[in-house]
Amino acid sequence: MSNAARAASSLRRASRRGTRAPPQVRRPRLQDVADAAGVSVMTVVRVLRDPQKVALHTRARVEQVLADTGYTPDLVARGLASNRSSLVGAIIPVLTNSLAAEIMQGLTDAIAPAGYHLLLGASGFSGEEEEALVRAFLSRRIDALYLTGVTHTPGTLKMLRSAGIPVVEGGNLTQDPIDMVVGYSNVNAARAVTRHLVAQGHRRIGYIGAYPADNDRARDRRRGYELALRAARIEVDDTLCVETALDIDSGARAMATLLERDGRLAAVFCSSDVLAVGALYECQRRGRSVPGDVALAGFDDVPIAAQVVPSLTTLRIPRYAIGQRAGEMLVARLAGKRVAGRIVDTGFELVPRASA
Amino acid sequence: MSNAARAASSLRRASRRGTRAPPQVRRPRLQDVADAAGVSVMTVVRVLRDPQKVALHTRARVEQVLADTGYTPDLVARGLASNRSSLVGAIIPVLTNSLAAEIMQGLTDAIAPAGYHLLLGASGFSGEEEEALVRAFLSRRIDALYLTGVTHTPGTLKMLRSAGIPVVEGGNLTQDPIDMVVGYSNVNAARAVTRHLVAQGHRRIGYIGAYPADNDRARDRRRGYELALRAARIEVDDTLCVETALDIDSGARAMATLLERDGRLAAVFCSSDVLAVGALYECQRRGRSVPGDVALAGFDDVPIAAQVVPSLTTLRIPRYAIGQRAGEMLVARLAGKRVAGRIVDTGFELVPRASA
DNA sequence: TTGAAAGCGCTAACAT
DNA sequence: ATGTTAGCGCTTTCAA
Repeated sequence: MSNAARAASSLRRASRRGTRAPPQVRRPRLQDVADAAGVSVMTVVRVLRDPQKVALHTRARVEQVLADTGYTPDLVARGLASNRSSLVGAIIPVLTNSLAAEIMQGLTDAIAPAGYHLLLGASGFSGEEEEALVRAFLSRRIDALYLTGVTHTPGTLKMLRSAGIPVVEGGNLTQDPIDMVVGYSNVNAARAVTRHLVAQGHRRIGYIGAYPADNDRARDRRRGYELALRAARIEVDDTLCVETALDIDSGARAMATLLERDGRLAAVFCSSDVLAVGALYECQRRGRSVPGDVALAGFDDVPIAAQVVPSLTTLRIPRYAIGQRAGEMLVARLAGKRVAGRIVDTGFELVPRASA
Repeated sequence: MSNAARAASSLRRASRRGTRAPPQVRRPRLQDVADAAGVSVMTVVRVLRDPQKVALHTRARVEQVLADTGYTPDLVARGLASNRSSLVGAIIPVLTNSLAAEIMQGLTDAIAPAGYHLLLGASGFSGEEEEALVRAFLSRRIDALYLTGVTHTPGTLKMLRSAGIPVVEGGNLTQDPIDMVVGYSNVNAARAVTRHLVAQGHRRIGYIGAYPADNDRARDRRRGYELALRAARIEVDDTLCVETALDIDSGARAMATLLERDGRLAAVFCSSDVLAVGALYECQRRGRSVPGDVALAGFDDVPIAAQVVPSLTTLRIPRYAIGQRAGEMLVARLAGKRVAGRIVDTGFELVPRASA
């Protein structure tokens, strides 16, 4: 194709597009820059990638044109040609959850310097929705993926195994990750909190937690609670356990339920600070002193936990760091580096405060 | 190219890729499906797009192959060919902020059913970073963009004007949006809260707010506060105003500063509930009763605001709805529909509670 | 009802 | 030091 012919066809294309909303000019592409500088496309590419391989005068000319036209690469075309999208996918249950939000902030902060962008999907605690998102993200040729939790549908597992991209599962621990995992043992963490309540002499210890469906973190926390009770030879009483939605009001309602069900309730472990704060306020509204009448412990150590009165006994997990570490591992693998340790246990820390 | 030759070259490619990590098989593409079904690529495309245009027997055969191979379209290739990425970009300051997180949840919920995915970037309250993200997102050929706030760098404005894609600015209001805007008047909202404090007879009214740099919402809220004071013939006293980071501890520290600076402080308007809750607890720690000694009002109506004791007087804004509405407008425009009203005022609602 | 051919803008291997 | 060529997997005309 001659330059003239190309120019003509470009014009035609431009004017066709111009029929849409604002009369825009076509973005310059490599060929445009090359034509204007009187060199080949490859020379422009070299100026962009390793400039010292190009003769100084040529290079100056090309750089001038580059600046004049304000050329920016078309990442879609690059993706198709190079088979790399520089896109990292991440799938979380919901964004309106400080744990997920902080992990995502850590993740994006870790991948951005390496030129990766974040493609974010919310599964709404549905394994099927997660699978659909994985399929769609794979269709976009994501270079790597962050998944919440360690339990996934068979379809998800199959797709990811054959996709051959680095995957980090986050927020929990497993001996058998799809690829890599960054998190902490929710079982052990919940057990540590419950043990703390037991150690204070409580026997009738209730549980308020998130719905366990498609949520292995919630399930494991409940298991940790039960294990701690059994270890202390306390029978697990299902009437002392309430599973509910993950917001303050639900925590308050759950506490109300427990207080009405059992007058001798001595302590409650909430599998999330959000629930614990709701429970705390419900106690106060009912004139039940915390920890005098009921001891209360949460999970997550959100900022408010240290501020409420009484301050909340809880469990601290490195939220931001989980996302950051996950991002670093993905980037390292994409850079061809070997990542030592596919299983990263970030640990947790019991934070005893006034409420228990 | 003959089918045989193509098959051979496919194999070569597959084995070349196979040298990487897990021995993966190449994803089937349209050509593979077409070959296996003994039809042309176009026929497969027709089966996918409007099946009734294909003869029943042909169609059945193709559908069988489609199911067997588990074909999924390559969205990168589609993007390049069709000049549409089905990607919606969104740029927010930080994800760890319930306002931003809820808006993003609403946005993704609104665009997902239409087949759009969310490309998310965090600017960290930096106009320059926002500009860099806009440039990068445009390089990815996003179909539409959500931007936080209504103040942007000249570079950002220029790029977006010539890009010709639908843009929604969110979380504030302006008469002159880049394209569309969904939000509420931060000036009027802050004025309403401050007026409420004035109406209760307070004169020495302090202000605790977020840093105003590259944050027009924070700036406007402060302006609303000042306008309300002036309207009541109260002089604005800079020593009664503290600007700080957006977290509970900072709110507490800011309150401490104000209490130490001025013994006669009667009320404080906090430009965010996060700050207000911190301030409230600081008052309690210092034995200053709220609202007895100091009246306190916040902004946002986060869930905790209704739970703290005393419950927090605040201002309710439709967080989720802003994102949802923004998403709907973008999708409508992308579907070629005319959106009536480029400026959507979602309004706000003063929520008087016990703290003021 | 079905198919062929020409791109989309870039990268990568191979010339010169 | 610079250029040529052949794709990447899809969409979009235009033909048959």
